[in-house]
Amino acid sequence: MNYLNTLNKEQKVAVLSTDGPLLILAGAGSGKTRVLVHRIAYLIDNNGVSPWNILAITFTNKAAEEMRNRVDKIVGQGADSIWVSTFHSLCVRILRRHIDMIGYDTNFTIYDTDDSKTVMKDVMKRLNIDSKMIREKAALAAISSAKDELIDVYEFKENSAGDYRQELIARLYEEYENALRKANALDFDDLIVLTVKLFKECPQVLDNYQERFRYIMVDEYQDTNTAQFELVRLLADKYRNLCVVGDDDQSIYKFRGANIGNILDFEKNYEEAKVVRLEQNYRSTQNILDAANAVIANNTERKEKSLWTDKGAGNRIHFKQLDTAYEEADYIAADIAKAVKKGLVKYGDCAVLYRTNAQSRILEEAFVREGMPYNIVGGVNFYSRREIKDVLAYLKTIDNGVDDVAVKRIINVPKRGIGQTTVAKVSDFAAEQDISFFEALTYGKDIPGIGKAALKLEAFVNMIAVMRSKAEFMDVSALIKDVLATTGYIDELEESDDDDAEDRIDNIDELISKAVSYKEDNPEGTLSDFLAEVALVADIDSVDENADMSLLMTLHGAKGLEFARVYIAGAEDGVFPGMSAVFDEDPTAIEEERRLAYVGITRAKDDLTITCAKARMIRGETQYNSVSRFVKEIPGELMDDKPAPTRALKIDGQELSRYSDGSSERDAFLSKPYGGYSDVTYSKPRAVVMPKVTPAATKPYIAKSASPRAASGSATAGTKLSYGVGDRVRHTKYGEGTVKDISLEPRDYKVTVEFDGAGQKIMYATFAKLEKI
DNA sequence: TTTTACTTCGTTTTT
DNA sequence: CGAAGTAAAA
Repeated sequence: MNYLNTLNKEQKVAVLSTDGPLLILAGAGSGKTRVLVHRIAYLIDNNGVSPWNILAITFTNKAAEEMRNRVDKIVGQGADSIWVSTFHSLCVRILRRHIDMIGYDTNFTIYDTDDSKTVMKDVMKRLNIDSKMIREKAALAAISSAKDELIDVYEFKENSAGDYRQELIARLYEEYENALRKANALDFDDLIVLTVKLFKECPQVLDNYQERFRYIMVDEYQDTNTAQFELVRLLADKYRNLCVVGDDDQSIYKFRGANIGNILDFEKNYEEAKVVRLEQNYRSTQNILDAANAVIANNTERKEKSLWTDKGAGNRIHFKQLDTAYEEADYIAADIAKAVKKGLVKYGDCAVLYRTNAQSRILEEAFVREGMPYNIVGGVNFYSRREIKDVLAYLKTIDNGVDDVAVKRIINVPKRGIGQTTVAKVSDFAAEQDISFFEALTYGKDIPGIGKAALKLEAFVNMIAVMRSKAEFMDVSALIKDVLATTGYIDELEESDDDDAEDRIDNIDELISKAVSYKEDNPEGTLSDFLAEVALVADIDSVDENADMSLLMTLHGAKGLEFARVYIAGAEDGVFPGMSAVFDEDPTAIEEERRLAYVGITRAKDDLTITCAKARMIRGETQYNSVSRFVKEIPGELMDDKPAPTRALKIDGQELSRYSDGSSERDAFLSKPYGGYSDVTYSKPRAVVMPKVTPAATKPYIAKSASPRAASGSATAGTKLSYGVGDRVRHTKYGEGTVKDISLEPRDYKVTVEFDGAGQKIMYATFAKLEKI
């Protein structure tokens, strides 16, 4: 077993503890994947376990793929019979085989969050519940957490008796379930819930899988919810060879139902469990680990542990407070550019992490300005894009005609004159006859009040019927091409004045490529399989690590990843930790955010920079936030770049902005060292009014020095624009046009131009490079 | 039926 | 500030 020599003492113990329940508490960067992979190899080589009997579960496809690759390398013979899978795809595979035993059809479709929302809207309309009484999102969130806790409609109803709002949700839950059932569709939660249900109702099926999966490993165990816990418990119940790996300090998915108790109480649930702690970190420098340890030490509910490394202290942690979020983004982009120029790192070694996706835009703009290669992870998933969802909806309609959401989505896309009134009539008819929407369509002129729309319905039904017959022998990519050709989808896009038409067409091409490579990887894969796979793809899964691009993503998205150089942006109370946590009376809310900080800090291998801004626009309002409490929890001696003394944001002796109530509290606030840095108290930022800066003269328009940066001490004078409202200008891409409006943004002029060819565009003067004609 | 102009509303985090 | 939803016009 020469590969055991590469492991440290604790790692070895973990690998050698092959039988019975095992909890591996693996601190960040402690080589847990390594341990898991070696453990699998050891089970096979040493204990003679058949690869067939091993199951490894992860949360993301990316993690599964990485483990798969590493297992393949070390195991060799028979590696492909090991199941390495995410929770969700594991369940899909099981359900596709057996879901008919609990009354579903095996070609079920999977609804994503968007689809669920559509269903919920429909349900609320049918039940005459106004969205003001309860938002769809809130109802869905409540239902989702119920499912995470394995609470079915019946139990939910019992629990809600007497509480008006809960009773309301109970009714929605019931109808939502009915709608999904009718559509032969499962949502994400159902995949887990129904697998558990299947196992409980069909002991012989469970037994079958228990025999199959004699050795089970679960990664990121701290993120499991009750349903997932139960699933694992059932599977492992017979042989009890369950190895879970996790770090309670990295539990950051409470909002998704993750139950930190699963890992904290593992030894209670499995009394014979062995526990191994991995505390030696192979990723980061000691300074970074000290910072992470210091921050997380402020949490109460945790298993005590402390990361250490034999790497040196390394660089100090950099901290920088900028005046505005705009400057913060600028600073980060420029700092990366500088480091790359110096030859310290490549772009691909750098990541910028933030709390909310909303922060990505401003950072992206900075990267564009600097002309740096970057990739944003998260935000809109590829498969959530409109054009992709449209095409997929065609495939779903072909595959599973009772999927009402899919059919309704594409019945008038591209436009074929079937409007909402017609759709409503068909819907009513379907409800009355208790048939699916698509089946109702086939009734054509028998639908009351349908009029001459019947012909259009008939044409649509025929088109789908033809596609269905083609689906029998075509593979997915050919089918997509056929859909595009017969519907004229691409043509409509090309003719539309949609600015993103080109991108959309590119995306569709991308989808076709994915279908082709799916076929290569899964020659036996059906259309249902393809659609299921596609539904379970997360954004992080498609990140190309070999491309030399800096990554921009949320702190959540960064879990499990590492980068030589990490930036944490927006380290402000109110942003990170977020508002809702700051004002939550439950202290565990802040603890969850703190774990997120811990995750963020421990992503960095060599160099960590934390930044924040004094002023930031959120929802069109400027907020003044103090430095994040988490930054204050990092011992000062670990940091350099102490923030410069705060200057008030003033222009020509005049305040740029003030509180709406006219108080000068902000002055006091800003004059504290580090903008409130030393002060622990926090008050809810108040709305402030930015005075409108209206250009006094139009032509020629010469700006006054008014940008916050210019005002805050640097020497840059105001920018001059060579044109004004009404002038004719030329743009490199859009050609000639007339300036309609100019307004002053915090840092730049926003110019509205009516282009002769391209229509009206709004752009920033600095990078539009407009030329007066 | 479809396009447009206006109002409202909201932010964590995601498989 | 945007997106998304609603009301009115074409």
